[in-house]
Amino acid sequence: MTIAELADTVKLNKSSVSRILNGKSQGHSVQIQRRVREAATALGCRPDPTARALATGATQIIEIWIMIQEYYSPYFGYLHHCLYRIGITHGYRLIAEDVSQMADIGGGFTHPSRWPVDGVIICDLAPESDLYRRLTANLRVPLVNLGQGLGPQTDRVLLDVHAGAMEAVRHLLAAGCRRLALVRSQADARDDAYTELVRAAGIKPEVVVAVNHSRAAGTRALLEHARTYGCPEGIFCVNDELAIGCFLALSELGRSVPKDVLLVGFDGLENARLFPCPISSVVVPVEEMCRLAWELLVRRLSAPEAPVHQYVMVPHLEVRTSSHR
Amino acid sequence: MTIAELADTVKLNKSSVSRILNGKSQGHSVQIQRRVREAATALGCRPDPTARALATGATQIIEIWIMIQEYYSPYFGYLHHCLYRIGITHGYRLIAEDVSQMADIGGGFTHPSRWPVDGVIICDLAPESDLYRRLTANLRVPLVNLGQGLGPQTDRVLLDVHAGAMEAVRHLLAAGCRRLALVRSQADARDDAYTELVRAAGIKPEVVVAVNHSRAAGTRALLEHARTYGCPEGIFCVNDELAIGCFLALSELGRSVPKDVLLVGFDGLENARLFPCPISSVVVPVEEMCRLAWELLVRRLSAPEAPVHQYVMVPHLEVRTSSHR
DNA sequence: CAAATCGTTGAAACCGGTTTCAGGAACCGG
DNA sequence: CCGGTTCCTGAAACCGGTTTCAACGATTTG
Repeated sequence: MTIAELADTVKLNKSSVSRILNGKSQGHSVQIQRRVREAATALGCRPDPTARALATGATQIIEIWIMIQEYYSPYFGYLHHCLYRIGITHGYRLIAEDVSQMADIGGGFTHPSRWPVDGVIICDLAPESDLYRRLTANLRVPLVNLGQGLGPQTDRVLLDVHAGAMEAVRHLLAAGCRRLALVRSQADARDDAYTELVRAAGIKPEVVVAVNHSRAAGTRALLEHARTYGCPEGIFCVNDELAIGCFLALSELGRSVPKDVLLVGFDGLENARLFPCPISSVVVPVEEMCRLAWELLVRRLSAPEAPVHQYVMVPHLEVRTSSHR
Repeated sequence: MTIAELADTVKLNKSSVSRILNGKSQGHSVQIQRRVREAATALGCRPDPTARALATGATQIIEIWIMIQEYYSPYFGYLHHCLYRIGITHGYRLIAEDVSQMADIGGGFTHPSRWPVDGVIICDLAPESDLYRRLTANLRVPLVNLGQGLGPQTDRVLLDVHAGAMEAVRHLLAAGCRRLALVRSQADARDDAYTELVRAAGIKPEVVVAVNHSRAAGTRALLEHARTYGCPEGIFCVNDELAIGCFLALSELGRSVPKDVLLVGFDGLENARLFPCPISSVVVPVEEMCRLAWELLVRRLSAPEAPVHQYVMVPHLEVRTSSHR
């Protein structure tokens, strides 16, 4: 049932009905307004979102941009879900676009937003990367950066991974680790925190590089590292999956956690907490970050010229069995 | 740049340009057609999808319906990604809707497709469930069932989990297991396969029920089961995460895989294959299933009255270390 | 009581495409 | 050579909303 048909049955004009349903009516009596609303629900009249989109220029759809590597990770699943739930409360739907694909569709560079969307939430894509620049170059809609990484002045919910890493490494040092490794794939601010603290403690940095952030990559990388250099006494992983992977590698190596080796992860997801040996983790307030990201985006959509806003979230270490002596 | 503006610059009518760009032109010379296309790319003219959606009634968006429990699972991440990639090649975008939410938004029953979409792919939602019936009751767009479960006659890519389970259980029996447990959350056709074969072998069925399909649930369920009944010699889990959870539980219990206990999972994802002790798994051809689901949907969209089509996919056991003696 | 002001409502334009329809040109047959 | 058919093109209607604008009625003021 269209708005025009509804207007016929309530003996009003199409435009009046539109105004009433959108709460923009100035002059209709409360009784009439109620009558229209009731007729609308009774007759199942739901204004066509497509037509509205054409008229208003807003699709009520936003995109989240994500790299394929993260696609299957529990962290991204949780993030996606949080953003989805909160988006609904704001009246938006979510489309997840894999921005690692952009380069190879149809031979040339294809932009994810060849479709009309109202805004973009960019998830954990380094703003200083070339890909980021290309993707955001001709973007005509508001964007919010969610995650870590510095870069251009945009609305942003920044995760202070440096602070989280400091806390984790300090904890391991305080527990008496004399050899302390960092496990990561790409370098970020956590490297700096780790290196700084470890050097200050008179310990030589050991960086274990995994091919990606998956559990299997963690296992493989640590096994290989241990074969050459022997096994560290403390291990800080930049996410929980890597940490679990390291735990498995340590089992292979016959090392016990936490007796022989202390282990700390990053993200604070269920997977780590519910592991048979609960794994200490720097807990990221994912849900609150998503809430803030949506707030920023919605505010920007209603006030395009408002000053840029940034939130900084500090994750905190939660000590569990894997690093408790 | 709109189609009308492009029409002005090439001295043609708006409708002619529309026809040419859509390949529906009958009478224009090849030169003219090429000139229009070249002008379109040169001027960056991309017809507004919103306007097209209003005119044609097709949004080029389809939904996938998924239950929240599966949202963070590697299986769903992979499924989502496959569907996304293939969808792009057909010119569609994907919106993932969590259908477990439907009941509690706004107090009453809310339908996921209050937004206009062209079709739905329903992922692993039991067609005989009440939720399924409610969700599909007034659906006005084509749907494709992807996964297991019998039900109404719809286009469907059916996974024959029964056959997969038979293969797995036969394998464990042939290896000489005298006690053989099934680990699952909700019952499905795999129960029947398991029970049938185990009974035929003169073994008493042992069903271990986990609260969901997660790894942690698998660990907890098996530990609890073992405490009461002791540890089985063979374990068949209905997905890989549960299997990995069981592996961890067995480590806790001091049982070695595959020396003391044989372990088989289901799904065939990387997680199982790349586990330190590679876990045997019934491999599901996810990518091909996604391809077929899209084919069915696209065909149905172009021929709404075509006869219903069903594909049956049979997964096959891949024996790895965890069940190899 | 008439004129000016204010405010509400409905008619119409608009968003940007697609598709119908009718008119004109080309082509065919008588 | 003329009438009828076919084919192609552009004008206009349409999809279903939102928003502008002008007219009309009510209210207030001189």
